[in-house]
Amino acid sequence: MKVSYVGNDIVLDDVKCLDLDLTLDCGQAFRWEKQADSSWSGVVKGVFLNISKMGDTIILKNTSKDDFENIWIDYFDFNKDYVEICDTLKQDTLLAPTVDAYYGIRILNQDSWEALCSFVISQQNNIKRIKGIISRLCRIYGEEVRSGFYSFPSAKRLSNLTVEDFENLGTGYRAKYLERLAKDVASGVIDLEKIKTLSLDDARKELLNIYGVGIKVANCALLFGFGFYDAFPVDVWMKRVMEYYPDGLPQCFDGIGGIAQQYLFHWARNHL
DNA sequence: GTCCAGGCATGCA
DNA sequence: TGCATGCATGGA
Repeated sequence: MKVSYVGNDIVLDDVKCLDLDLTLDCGQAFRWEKQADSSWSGVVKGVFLNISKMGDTIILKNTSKDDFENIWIDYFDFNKDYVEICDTLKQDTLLAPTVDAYYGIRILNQDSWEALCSFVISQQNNIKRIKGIISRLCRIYGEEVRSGFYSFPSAKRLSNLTVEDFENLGTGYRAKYLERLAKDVASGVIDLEKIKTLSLDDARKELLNIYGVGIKVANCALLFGFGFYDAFPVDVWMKRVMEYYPDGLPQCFDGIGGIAQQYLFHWARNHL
């Protein structure tokens, strides 16, 4: 990958295995918005970005070298060799055609607080409605960092909300989970940074102690917000996929099961 | 009207 | 330990 700084834009040449449409709209992140020109706009860690792709060239608009190095390289995982990862996953003959069909899905390294909060909201819910709830949450309690684009509100900000405030966002029975989660993260009772330093099993145990977090939400948070590529979330769609793996997951998934999972999840939602 | 969605807490055996 | 049940909401 070659990086060029052109005015306030950053141009990345020779980026392999990154499909923005698939990656930004496959149910792992809920806040990216596709623009009329087919580019994508969003806010991560309070910073706005517009990103587009032409061939193997990625263009990040109106950003800076600092933000690129501090946020976007990690978020889009530009330094990870997804070509090699996909080649490894394709050793599984069942997954191989799915990797080809949806080539370019990456796991985004999201902010851990946003990911945890988002996947508590996601439980027993559909993606369209999850997006609506999170959009309202950010519009009302986030900060407008650009016209029409808002930051994800901090735990500290949300720790002032009541259960009723969360219910008014349409979160339903999850409101009580969110109310306690915000207070516990804000107070430090839950330490998300510390969880990142633990082993996968220990990190999962910590998350499972949280009110409203079960095995599915924990694994989603670990995969999408805590950098655990081997976390393997199983929801109603993945339960259907697992019938194709009666003998367990193949060895080539080791260490990157979460990435395989995202291809399978996408396939299931489109075919089952 | 019924069913379902990136499930979980709770009570009970 | 495993299983049944209730839970909010809105789209299909």
